[in-house]
Amino acid sequence: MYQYKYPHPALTTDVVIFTIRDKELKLLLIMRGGEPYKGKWALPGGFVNLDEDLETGARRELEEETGIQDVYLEQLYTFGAVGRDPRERVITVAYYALIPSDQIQLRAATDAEAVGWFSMNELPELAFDHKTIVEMAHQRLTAKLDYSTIAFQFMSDEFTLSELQEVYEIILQEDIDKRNFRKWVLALEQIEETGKEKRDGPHRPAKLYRVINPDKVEIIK
Amino acid sequence: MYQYKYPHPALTTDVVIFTIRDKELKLLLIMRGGEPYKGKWALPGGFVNLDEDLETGARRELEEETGIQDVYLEQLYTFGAVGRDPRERVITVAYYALIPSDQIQLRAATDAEAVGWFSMNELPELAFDHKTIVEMAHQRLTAKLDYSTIAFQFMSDEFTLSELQEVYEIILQEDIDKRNFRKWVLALEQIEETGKEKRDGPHRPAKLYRVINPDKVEIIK
DNA sequence: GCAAAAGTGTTCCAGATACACCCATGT
DNA sequence: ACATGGGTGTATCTGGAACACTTTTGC
Repeated sequence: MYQYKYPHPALTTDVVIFTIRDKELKLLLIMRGGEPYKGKWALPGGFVNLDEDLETGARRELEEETGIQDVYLEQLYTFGAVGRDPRERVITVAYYALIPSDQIQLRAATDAEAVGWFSMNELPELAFDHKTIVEMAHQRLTAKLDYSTIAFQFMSDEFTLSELQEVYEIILQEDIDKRNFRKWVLALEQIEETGKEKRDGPHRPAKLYRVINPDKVEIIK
Repeated sequence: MYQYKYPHPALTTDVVIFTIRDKELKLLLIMRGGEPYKGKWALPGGFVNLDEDLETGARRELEEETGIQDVYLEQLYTFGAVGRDPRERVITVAYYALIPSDQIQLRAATDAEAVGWFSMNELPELAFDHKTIVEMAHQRLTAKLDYSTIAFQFMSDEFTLSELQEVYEIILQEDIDKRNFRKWVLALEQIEETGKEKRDGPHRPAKLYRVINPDKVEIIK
């Protein structure tokens, strides 16, 4: 038992994990194995240890529940409405993460908990206030496309310009002109040719590019 | 005494309060009356009651400690590094607030605690990690000038275009062309003439304007 | 009449948009 | 040879930046 002179809330992190797959923006959810909301889908996350930082806790939970590591993680917002958890007062610091479409190496479902990717267009009912969290993360992601290089976080080590353009088209839900997109993205000077090519069909091979500074999301104007 | 099966952190809110005064961006600080950091300047804020929402708690603490009410308040970031408070693990949800330069009606210093406005250029040493919080709030404010109408929150009910321009110049620390500024701000269609004029010296009177929707910060492109 | 801040238009430049054809390959 | 996606340039539009003089008032 832990005792305090004043009441303390519980503290959790939740992580909204996006990827691009099957030409759709997808979200990773976990089916809850226990009460409350047993059998409902929820964001991965859990209680923060008191000897670890918030982001450390978020990364640990993410790794434990999904096997995902080394991702771009950004704090989204802190949700702490009274009553958002029926058991006790729980404050959750929400993060969001983007992972490359091919880096999907999900941990085998550990303790009979199901894990699944869901299209943003057909989300199931979610536990707690996770719908609100997901909506805010989605909005943030969309907004950041316009003024940062955040979308590069969806790319593998090497990618073609068409693949990159497709990511933008999927998130923004609109077609982009190929020549204008290439002019724009190359002018950012954030990606460079690898010198290699990708051949995957009866057509001209595509040049492969890499992100020059993959660990940093640049703010662009 | 409050008992929990698992360890819980303490939860506070801190508020970064900006205003414009004497042609400078100013910050409201409170001198700490108790340990730790006794005698150091710190952000207003305090512990969140478990039956109140986070923003409600922030507003309550702000009102109690400074008398300031009805301000634009926005969640900034949540700080929770291990060891940021020497007593126990404390998570703080930081907010920032902007108040009109004339609405400064500070509560008389209640319990021997001093309250003061400080220029952003000459901040004293701050308690805890409050310097980091202030820096992030300042950065956020500056960034938001570019793509939102957040600066209107600094204005009184009625103001002149020169006064509004001065606010931008103070925050951005650069001169702005008068004609371009007026063209830009009027094109936003977020302010309107009141029909009244302000006369305050040996020169042509200035038209007074008001914000059309003062409670909403618009995102602009 | 003079000092002081308010108010007002046009030109220029850069970055975004619209738009269509040739290239390299696998089968 | 043909089907498929990769790759490229120019003209136009639009919003931002630069820039100087007249107006109205108080003293």
